[in-house]
Amino acid sequence: MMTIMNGKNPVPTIRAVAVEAGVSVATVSAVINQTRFVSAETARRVNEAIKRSGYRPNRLARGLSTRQTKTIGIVMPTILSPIAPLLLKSAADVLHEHGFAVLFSNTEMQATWEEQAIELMFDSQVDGLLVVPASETLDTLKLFADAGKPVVLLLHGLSGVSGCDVIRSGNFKGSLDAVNHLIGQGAQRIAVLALPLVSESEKDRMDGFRTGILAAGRTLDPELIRVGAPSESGDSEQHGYQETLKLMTLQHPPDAIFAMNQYMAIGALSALKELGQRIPSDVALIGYDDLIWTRNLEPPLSVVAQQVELIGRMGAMRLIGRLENNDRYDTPESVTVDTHLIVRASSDRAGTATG
Amino acid sequence: MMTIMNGKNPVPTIRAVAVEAGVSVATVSAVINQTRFVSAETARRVNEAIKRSGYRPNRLARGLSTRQTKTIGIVMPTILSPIAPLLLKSAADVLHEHGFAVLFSNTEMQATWEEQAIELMFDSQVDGLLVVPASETLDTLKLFADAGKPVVLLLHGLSGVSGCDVIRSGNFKGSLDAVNHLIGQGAQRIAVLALPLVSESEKDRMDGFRTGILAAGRTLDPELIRVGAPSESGDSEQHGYQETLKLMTLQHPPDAIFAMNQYMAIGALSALKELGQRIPSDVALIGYDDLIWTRNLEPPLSVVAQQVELIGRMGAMRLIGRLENNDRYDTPESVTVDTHLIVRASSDRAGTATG
DNA sequence: GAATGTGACGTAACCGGTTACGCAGCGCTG
DNA sequence: CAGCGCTGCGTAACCGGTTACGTCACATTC
Repeated sequence: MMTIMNGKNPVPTIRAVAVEAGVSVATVSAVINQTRFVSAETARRVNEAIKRSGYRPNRLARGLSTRQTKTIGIVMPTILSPIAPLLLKSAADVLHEHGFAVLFSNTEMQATWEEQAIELMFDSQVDGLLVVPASETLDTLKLFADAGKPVVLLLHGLSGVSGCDVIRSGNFKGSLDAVNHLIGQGAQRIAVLALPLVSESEKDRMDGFRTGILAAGRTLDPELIRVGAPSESGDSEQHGYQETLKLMTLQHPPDAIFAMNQYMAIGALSALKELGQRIPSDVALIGYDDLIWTRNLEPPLSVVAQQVELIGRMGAMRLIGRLENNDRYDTPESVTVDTHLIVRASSDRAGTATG
Repeated sequence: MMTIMNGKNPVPTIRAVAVEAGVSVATVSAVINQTRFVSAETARRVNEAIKRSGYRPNRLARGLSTRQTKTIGIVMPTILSPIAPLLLKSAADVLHEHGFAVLFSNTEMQATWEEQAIELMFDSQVDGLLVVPASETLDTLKLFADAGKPVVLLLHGLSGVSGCDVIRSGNFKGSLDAVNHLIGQGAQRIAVLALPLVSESEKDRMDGFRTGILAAGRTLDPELIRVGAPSESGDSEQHGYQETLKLMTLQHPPDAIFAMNQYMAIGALSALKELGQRIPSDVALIGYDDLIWTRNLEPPLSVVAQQVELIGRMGAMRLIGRLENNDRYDTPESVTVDTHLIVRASSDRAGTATG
């Protein structure tokens, strides 16, 4: 049974340990960090003193004097997005393996908050930063640039900001693949439930869609392009539902729908079922991001799957690379991680998908 | 266009600002922290110097001398659980509002990792700790107890550890409500897809189930109690599926199934459909935790919903209360947050649920 | 045996803040 | 006008580590 002691005997410092072991602080520091040779006997005494006193080095003090904290900051617009937890986990795992602590900030899509979070990270002297940008630009990143500290952007880049690595998701090709697949399934009129074009990701998805349509020698019908609510608004599903209802009452309704996020896909699904449309024979449906439950829908949903885990790991690795190799003066690198098209029953008119 | 400067002119310190403004460091510190009176004119000069130099106080240095970092640690067994992101978000939001930074650690259910994470938080001098325990006990929390730093446990307590506040989830009553509801719907043989009894939560859920059955004057049929895989194993859904298949081939199969996590509920759903069972008329089904997509299943799933967001907020508030009121010597408090039973079509034989 | 080298460790400055204490100048009182 | 208190601010110690530099004892060399 453990009870609160009110900190009777204060936390031991390195000086206390030095006294205990009858050596100097330099020696204690040396045995802890293996930073210079210490005789076996002395080392033994020091280690014993450490054990006895329960001494634990203060990371603040260490960080202050070494100017590195072994801490990196992760800034995300919202942890409630379906892919955010995996992104956070995969990055955090890699960082943990390499001995880094994680300062986390969930900025709830607020631009000022996002800037504040980055300032907070800077003030906390993090060694580097992992950011999933929500705003179009982030002036505060200049703090890191000036300090020569590495920043890696995840999922998409940021206009007006160079000097950061970017691990992008292949949204352009993802959308393109989706369109081509639908065309391959015989779709004649493909509608899209798009997202407001705030970040590079949404623009890329839209560009991919356009390119796919035009490359097939078709024209873009404005009626078939519907802009919904962002995933984080909570209205996304409702929008998908409403827009789908409208789409299906057009004079020439679509025979395929590409939803650029999962919530809108669900909304569309509800609407189509309610209208008695058969999926995929009347209307084929494809969504974005492969979540656990997409294959449990009726019918299982085809999706464009981002390799979220890989992106998280790569971002963390890149950051650690910059830190450890000190190659922070290189030109920044940009990587694009491909998406995968996962075909399930919702878009598979041949009925060959394995689900 | 921003480029890396390699930190040419070093980050300004408080001393540099003091020189700039022609005052002492004490005065600069005073105007920043409003800690003593400074004449308007002097304050103006200081603020100008701060602005000009782009000075930002170093949180490490501040933390070192004040012994508080305005940082709190959050330790979770896995951010990939369906309720973890909301728990993290709600706690982090409250902390952010009160000016705290968040050190985050995802321990992947590993006991040693969990202890390490807590040590890391301690070494980082966090002011307090928010923990969702995975292990049965956590010796490392003694570090915080000895230092007089508050710790709040989330979702469930920890055996052998007193001195921490606990914000519990009302799992006992949650299960009890579920059972009573199923009985009220006329269920005669209620099966349970249970979880390994590792933490208090699972034990409470199981106890609630037992109590409900016995209170109705029935007996517990061991055949109807199936222990599945933990949510985090990734096999949970598969287990739910398999165990449901087995359940339905019993001589006396159940007419209701209570799944103690959402994944098993989905597995059960798949199995029941595959067997051509009608839900809820042949078999009623109820799950745990109200996720976004539970109502998009066929049929929409009844669930026991934990008030995850409330638990997160309360935990953070409690921690901040301890910190700000300095009432850390109180006896620890334990709160239990009720669950809500959400009845949807999967268990509603009267067909009155609103979905 | 003096000079030089080397192995093992100690001293004290430093990182960048906060703050206890001190001090000068002024107005006021008796 | 000596003495007192108050106002506004500076000096330097301190938080707990790291590390450049110094020192001492002993071995080696010629």
